[in-house]
Amino acid sequence: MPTSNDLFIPMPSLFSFDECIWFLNRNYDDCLHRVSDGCIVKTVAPGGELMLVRLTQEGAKIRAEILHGKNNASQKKLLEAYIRQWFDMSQDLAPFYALLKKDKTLAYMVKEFNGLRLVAIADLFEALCWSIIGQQINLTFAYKLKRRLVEAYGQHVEFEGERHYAFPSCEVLAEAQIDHLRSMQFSHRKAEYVIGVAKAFAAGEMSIDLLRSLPDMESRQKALTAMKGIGIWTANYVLMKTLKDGNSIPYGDVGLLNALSKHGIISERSDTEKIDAFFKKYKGWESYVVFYLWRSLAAKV
DNA sequence: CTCCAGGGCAAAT
DNA sequence: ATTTGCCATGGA
Repeated sequence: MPTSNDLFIPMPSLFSFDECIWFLNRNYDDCLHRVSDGCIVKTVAPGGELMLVRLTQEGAKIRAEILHGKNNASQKKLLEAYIRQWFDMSQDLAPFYALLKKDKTLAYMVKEFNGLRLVAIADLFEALCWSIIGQQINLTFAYKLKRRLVEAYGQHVEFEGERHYAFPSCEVLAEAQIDHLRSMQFSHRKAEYVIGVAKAFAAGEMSIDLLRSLPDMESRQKALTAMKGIGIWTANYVLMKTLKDGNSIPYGDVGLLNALSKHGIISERSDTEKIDAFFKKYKGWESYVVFYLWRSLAAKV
């Protein structure tokens, strides 16, 4: 009997595949996945094995087709775990929605963004590089920089005449030259930071397991910010996007402040008291409120 | 032309 | 301890 290339993952309650797709699509040109009517194609590397998968929704399940790569049972198991983490499928959103409903200003989000999950960047190294690239520049330009980096250093899978890229490994980027990144319009600093972080990963000085082994959020933040180019914003961003720490807040984030002021929660960007008071209402769900606030900044397509 | 983008660092107060 | 100048570029 031939092995099937399909994997079906049942969707949890309060889950919307369309909302997750919407987030991945937004208005930006992301080189690490393609979205076209209800379908996502992306390279992934669960367990270090490069694959190309296509995700669609079929009834109450997500169908993952393996377009390239191993399709044996153990690899499928890794792929399923990857997808469940990617879309935060193991989380029960009911408690979060209960908190939102108590908040007059944000209660509309339960209906408006129903089933939106905190979409992850599964790989810590990629998440760190991406946040360094995105620091202080507009996202359109940030995605351009990422594309140049990925197409220069990343592996790709060819499928139906198109190249699907994976984010470069730390070993490859550790050998990259600053001048080369400069020619891609990275600033000198950003080039240094990305290569420096790559070297730390390649040398085994930083890894997701290392972070997970640390007892609390503070020590994780400390370990991350010890690297050049990683400040508190970036540390919190990756703790939220990769480690799925429920209570990490990217303080000072421009988008967050804009969303808070747009909802009339703060009037001054420096009003830390009001910000603290706001997040107090969302203990344990701080990351999710931030994610939903970011979501609220973009018009629904 | 000016200002600001999903900040962080190092030098100067 | 807190503030300031700088980075690189594109879009509003």
